[in-house]
Amino acid sequence: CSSVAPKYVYTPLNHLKDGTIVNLYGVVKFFKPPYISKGTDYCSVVTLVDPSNVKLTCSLFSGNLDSLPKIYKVGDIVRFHRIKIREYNGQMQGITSGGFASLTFDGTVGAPVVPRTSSRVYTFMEEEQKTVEELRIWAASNISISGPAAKLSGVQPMMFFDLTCQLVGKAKVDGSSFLLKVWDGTKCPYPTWKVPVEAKDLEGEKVLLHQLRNLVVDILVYDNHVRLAESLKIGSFLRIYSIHTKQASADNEDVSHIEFHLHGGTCYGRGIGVLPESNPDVKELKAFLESVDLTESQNMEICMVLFHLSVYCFAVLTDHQDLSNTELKTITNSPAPQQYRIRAKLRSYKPQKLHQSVKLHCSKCNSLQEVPDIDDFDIILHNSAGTAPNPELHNTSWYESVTWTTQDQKKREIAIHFVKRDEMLQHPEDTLLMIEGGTVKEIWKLAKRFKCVIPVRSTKDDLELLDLSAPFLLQGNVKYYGCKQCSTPKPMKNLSSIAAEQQPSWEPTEIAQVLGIELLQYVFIMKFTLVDETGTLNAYLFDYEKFFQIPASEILTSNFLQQKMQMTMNTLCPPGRKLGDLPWLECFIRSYNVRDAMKNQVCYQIFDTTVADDVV
DNA sequence: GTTTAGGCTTTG
Repeated sequence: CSSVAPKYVYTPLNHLKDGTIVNLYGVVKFFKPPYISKGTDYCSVVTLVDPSNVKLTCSLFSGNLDSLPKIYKVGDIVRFHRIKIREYNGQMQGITSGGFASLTFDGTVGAPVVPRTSSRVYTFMEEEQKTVEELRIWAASNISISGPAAKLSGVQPMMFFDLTCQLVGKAKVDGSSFLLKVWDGTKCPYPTWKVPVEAKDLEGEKVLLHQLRNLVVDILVYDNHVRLAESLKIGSFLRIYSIHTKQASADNEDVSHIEFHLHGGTCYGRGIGVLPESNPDVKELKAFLESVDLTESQNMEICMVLFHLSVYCFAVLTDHQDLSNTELKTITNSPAPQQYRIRAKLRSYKPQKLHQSVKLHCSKCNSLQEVPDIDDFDIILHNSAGTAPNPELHNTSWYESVTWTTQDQKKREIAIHFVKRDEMLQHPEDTLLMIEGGTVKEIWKLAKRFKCVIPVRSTKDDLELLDLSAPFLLQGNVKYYGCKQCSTPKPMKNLSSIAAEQQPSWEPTEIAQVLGIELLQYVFIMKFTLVDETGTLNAYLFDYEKFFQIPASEILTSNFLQQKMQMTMNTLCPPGRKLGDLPWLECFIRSYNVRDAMKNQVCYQIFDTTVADDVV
């Protein structure tokens, strides 16, 4: 007896006869992924169609899940051996018989023809390959394979869809329902419900579940799906068929959320399929999941890097064209207040050290103060480091906290609170963070990498700002201060209202406002001594940014801007020149009265004047 | 040896 492979004969679906056992090919038009039947076996119902355009629905049973056809989507192609044909309700029906075996192929034209099977031995040769390829081409124009697939990012409040995803957690809920926690790397655009379960009932990597909590959705599966769901392995890739999204709201919620249900029963192919890692959709999903930017870990990483570093190394143009020039003598002889246009020379100015011209101004109480020394900030930070971060204030609805202890001898406790938007952490360049226990150097570095940094300390029930001699906010190179007189610091949680905005811009003025801080403005204050043929006049420059085209807030931390300002002054008032050789300036001044107890004095201020770009 | 389901319109 020779061991030649038997020659199989395949019956077209329009030639099936009651009571026969046949071999056949078909394209999957509909299927129910294997589920636990009410009997002793798994069951899978598969409807096939072939170029004869006859449909055949098969009920396939097996005690062994693996020996049922591995169908993943409509359009897959199957080859059944030894399937029994019976007539039922006037139609042919296929049913497993002894020795049933199946091969399944991806139905995509051009995809490799690789059979999915549990049989160790099967015949598959050139002729079979040709049959599969022909069926693929036929199916391509005769079967609609556009299933109701969706990504979590594409779900709507009321739909049924198939989800390809990874299982990251599961939990018992009650006898008739079971919870699956899954993700596909995209974010559901609606708030999603969280099914309350006992911590001890939740299976899955806790750290991962926490990390992914904004991307994971809870799917509640019912009745006949429960037993299969229980048997699923964490980490496995699933396709869950015909998930129902439902909009609902709980009593304690202001906004409605989306619920994901896999209802009981199997109509519409409702069920759960486990996909192997070799599945092309799984390969694609895996690659995507690996690329998902977990901003949280990114933020954390940047902080770690920064902290490790610090541990281990230790002619003047004008508006107002209607005004004509006025001689200085006329101005000094006239009562205030008035506005003038003048043509004069800048004989001298104060302060000579330009950085000394920068002050902080409160527009509410009109006070001026020196910019605090950086050492003051260091002292304040040092003093507040005595207050340990309060763990009860960590991880609230609007920020995410990380803490650690520095590795140096000081063993400082550091807590960083990243403000979230819409439950999600943002990219570092958009993130506002609050820090406890940092040094000036560390805070400075953080301010360069993150949108804003606010140094805080813990109290019993909230985070609070430090002493207002310290900057209450750092953004890039700029330190923002509040007026001690006019500020009434409010709880840090007021920031959450900004965090809830569509796209928080984190403007210092807005932050200051919600925190009850009267923001101090950086200004240049200078005294210009102006002369013309008729006399001399001292005029003050009070300028935020217009005169030099340099923001006063940035000059202290920029050598480049300091040089630019020095060059401007050297052009307006070249050192070592005789008066006659100085350039003429045109600018606007206004006179005003300053009264004190003794006398009334008239002062002059430069206004609405900008040094032209071509002057420098 | 038998039963399971028999897709057909889902919803807790």
